[in-house]
Amino acid sequence: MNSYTEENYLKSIYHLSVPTDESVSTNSIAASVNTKAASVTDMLKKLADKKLINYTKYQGVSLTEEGKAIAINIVRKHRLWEFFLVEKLHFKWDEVHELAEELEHITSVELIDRLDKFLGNPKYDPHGDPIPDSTGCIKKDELIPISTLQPGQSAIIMGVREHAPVFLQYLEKMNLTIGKQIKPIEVIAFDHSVLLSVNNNTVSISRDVAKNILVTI
Amino acid sequence: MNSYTEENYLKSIYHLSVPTDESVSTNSIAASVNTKAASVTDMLKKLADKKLINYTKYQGVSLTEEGKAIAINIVRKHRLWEFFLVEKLHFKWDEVHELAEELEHITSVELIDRLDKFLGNPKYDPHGDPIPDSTGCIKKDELIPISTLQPGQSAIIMGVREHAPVFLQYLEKMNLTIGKQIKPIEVIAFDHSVLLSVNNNTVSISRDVAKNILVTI
DNA sequence: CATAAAATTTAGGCAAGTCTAAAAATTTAA
DNA sequence: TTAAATTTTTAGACTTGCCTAAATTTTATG
Ligand SMILES: [Mn+2]
Ligand SMILES: [Mn+2]
Ligand SMILES: [Mn+2]
Ligand SMILES: [Mn+2]
Repeated sequence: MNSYTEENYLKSIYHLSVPTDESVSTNSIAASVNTKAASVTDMLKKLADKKLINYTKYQGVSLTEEGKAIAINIVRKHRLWEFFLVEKLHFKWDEVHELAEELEHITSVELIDRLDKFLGNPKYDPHGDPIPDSTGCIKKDELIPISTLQPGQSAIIMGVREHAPVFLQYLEKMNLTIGKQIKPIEVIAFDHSVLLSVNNNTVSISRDVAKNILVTI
Repeated sequence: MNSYTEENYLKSIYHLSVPTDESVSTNSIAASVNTKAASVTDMLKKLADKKLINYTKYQGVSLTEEGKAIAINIVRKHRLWEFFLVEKLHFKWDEVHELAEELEHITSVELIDRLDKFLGNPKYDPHGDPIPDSTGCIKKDELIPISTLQPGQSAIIMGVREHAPVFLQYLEKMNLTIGKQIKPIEVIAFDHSVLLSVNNNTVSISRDVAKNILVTI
């Protein structure tokens, strides 16, 4: 069995490696798990001994197949619990992440499979992230950030790249939630902020916000 | 905040002190949390420093008001999760205890209050144990073991004293589950085993079993 | 009451995970 | 292509929780 701490390291390495598919640096892991680089090095040795990561000193790390499977399973648990918290307990989408960080470490496989079934085998969590199935398969859709849309090109919000509560609360307030149809009207040359229409209203969002909202055309 | 381990010690001290309301010995705690007496002594010092227990060397311990409140809250979480697992995820009553041992340490108060509401504010867990409310109040009914019934005195099964899976599975097989009406027919003088009728059948249970099934008349 | 037995505590250590400071390797840039 | 900056690793230490063995206290018994 792996400790709570080991699981968090594996999950962080997974999340850090997904976007680029390159090896992950000690410092980036340290930032992600909120420790110091020296502590990360200690843990990397341990995970390498357990054959959960590929590690050569100074060269960064990647997950082995086994390590990746463990990481994906934790992501599965995290997202299913988030779905549960929002759908059944009526938490808001900005309130569930921290709770899921705890719940994702509950060990029983039987529990999570039953939870999955109880929830109706949901495919996406409250932030639009895909929920891996029990075999570790993850559906990946081609989502693009609003910042890459052309003016006039309407699209539907499918997810977010940033999960910070303040960001999610802001989206809620602007009515920019999952499932909403939006259409960029104009990109302001000065600061690249985006004017877009949602629900027949025109709203303006910064480039930074536009980059963190994912849509499908 | 208290660690997972500290919570388990407090819970054990609570469960050990309830029946007799006397101070609890180091050895009994060691047996209950599955460690050695020396480790218990270490922890008792720590809990005493935190003013969660009253501790004088060699004299056993009792919970302070604060310690008791923490313990009861863990019991509340344990029993609510057990209820959830049985009612919503359809686990059997002999399968939920170990899982609840993990879930009871999830920290959020908001989570547990919402879970309570989602479940319809249940009053008893799947083993008939009362679920403390959010203020720490515990309903206590006068339940008596089958072994104290007179022959002919019919009663309803309301709980069990023993939670071991093998015991619960046995009761399930014998149809001696919560809510069932039973009537002792005869106590066998030789070994104090009890003949009783359930569902128009006559079954025989040992004295030991009879002592661990709680009923109300 | 004195001694034997049992329970409890102390002493000294170990493993996991973290930290700071210092050393080593790698990367960047002059 | 060498020096400086950055990143990573090592060294040494701390905390939590656990252990065994030995010492101490309490309790039981003749
Ligand atoms: Mn999350
Ligand atoms: Mn999510
Ligand atoms: Mn239980
Ligand atoms: Mn129970």
